Amino acid sequence: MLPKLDPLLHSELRLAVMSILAGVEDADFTYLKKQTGATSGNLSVQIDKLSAAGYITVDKGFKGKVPCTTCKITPAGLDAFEKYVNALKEYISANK
Amino acid sequence: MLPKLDPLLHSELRLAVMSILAGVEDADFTYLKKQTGATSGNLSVQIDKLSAAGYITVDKGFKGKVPCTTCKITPAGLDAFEKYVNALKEYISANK
DNA sequence: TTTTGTAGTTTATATTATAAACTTGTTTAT
DNA sequence: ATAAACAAGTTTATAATATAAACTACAAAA
Repeated sequence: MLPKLDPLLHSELRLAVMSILAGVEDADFTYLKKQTGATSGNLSVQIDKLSAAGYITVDKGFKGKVPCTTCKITPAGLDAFEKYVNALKEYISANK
Repeated sequence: MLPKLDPLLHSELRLAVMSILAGVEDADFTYLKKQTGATSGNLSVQIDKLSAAGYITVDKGFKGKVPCTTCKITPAGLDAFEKYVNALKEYISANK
């Protein structure tokens, strides 16, 4: 039977965020917003969820005087991402 | 920027159904239920949506005296599925 | 002929995603 | 100095979605 997909990752925006973070050392809120095209509100909520799950760490600091939120994928997050990708592959390659 | 994912296909159960239908000539409700492990109600609703979108055809007939609902992917459905798979690949291979 | 089982549908509820409105502080123009 | 516009988010409200529970209709078995 097809594997269950991690519901935390099976979300367009959260997956996009994780996909980006999987490829870089870290990324700040503004960068993620530009790359994903998401609204601030949506991005803020989804980052919270990924953070609460321990998939990313969120570091609130300042770049000069301007607040700057930096996100970084955790080992657990990378692991979950890889598992999700493998599960997904079973879905999209199930056709004969 | 990452492509938009077809929201109709970005659903675990609908994707599972499409994935199965992409590999067979057709499949009946019961078969899909067993393969996906979904409840009847959920499956019924999701099949309706895929059908309303023109991604599958639903044929209500009888196998002997027992009602039997047969689903079949349409060319449009197959096309959408392939587009979705390609879009998804951009997400899951975006890491360096 | 009551009970159990099959094949679904409809309706209600819980969860999730998204957008709109708000907060806090900063820079720019007056 | 002060108002206006802007940046970086957060909170709250609403819309969409998924899921489960309850129901219908019929068939087969006891």
